[in-house]
Amino acid sequence: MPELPEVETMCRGIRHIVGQTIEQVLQPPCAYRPIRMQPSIGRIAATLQGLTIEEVTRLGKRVVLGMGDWALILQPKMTGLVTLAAIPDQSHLRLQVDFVAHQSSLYFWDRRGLGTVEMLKSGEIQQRLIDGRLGPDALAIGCGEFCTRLSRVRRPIKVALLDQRVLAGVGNLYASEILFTARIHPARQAARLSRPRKLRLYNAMREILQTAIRYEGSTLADGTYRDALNNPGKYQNQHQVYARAGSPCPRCGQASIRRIVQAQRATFYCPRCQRL
DNA sequence: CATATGTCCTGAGAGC
DNA sequence: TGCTCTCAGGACATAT
Repeated sequence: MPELPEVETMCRGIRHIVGQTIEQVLQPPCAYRPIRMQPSIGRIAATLQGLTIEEVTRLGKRVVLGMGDWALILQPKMTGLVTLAAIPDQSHLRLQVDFVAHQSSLYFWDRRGLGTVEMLKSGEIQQRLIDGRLGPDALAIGCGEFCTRLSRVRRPIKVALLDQRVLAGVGNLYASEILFTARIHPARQAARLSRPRKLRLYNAMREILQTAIRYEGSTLADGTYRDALNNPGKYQNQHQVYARAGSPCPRCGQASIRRIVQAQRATFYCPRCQRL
């Protein structure tokens, strides 16, 4: 579930490690199938030992640890956490990075194990992750570029927002919230949105994502998401439609929130406020 | 090229 | 109580 606001919160929470030097990288014993790691843990450990963290950045929904020539890219996907303390349970710990002089350790924990770890030469990030794969970041893209990109997608707007090649960072939860705020029906074709609707959508996207970052992300009922210090997010209390099917619409109070499925994912919206 | 579908994975919750 | 089934969805591979 970690989307842009949760990953941004993780990045901010672990930024203390900038300047710290890696003593060792290890794959702790894990009861489950190992997560995808590229290259092998052995090569990663041998390469990164002794390097110093120079920056922690976010690339869409990925955490990037920059160490000069090399970068370690952590992709939490559904249940992954990047944290400095208080692992929820040892059995799902997937990667551990220890820093010299016991300053601290960084943990990549992932219950479902869909997350991935990738080590790349810094110069390869552009080619391997951005060219043809990741669109501009949802908080960096300008309004004109946003409109242009949407106008090339004939799929429903909800599906377009989820496509990381169109723009990076928006996931299933925030897509529904953004469309609700913008008062746009999720099934409307992206390319056919009117100019005023595109502007409303762009502004709603920025507002929702920035507010969610301020609230440090969303921790859903399963309690999985935690920040780097094991605190839950607070934005779940602000959700207007996500996972609220059957509840009265918080805006109009007349209709009930409806749940539909688009591209195998749940979408929530108000049929009265968001007309097709 | 754009779009659609299958796959990975574990745990929570529903239903019997 | 304890079993089986379904669902949650991010990103990529593969197919149309």
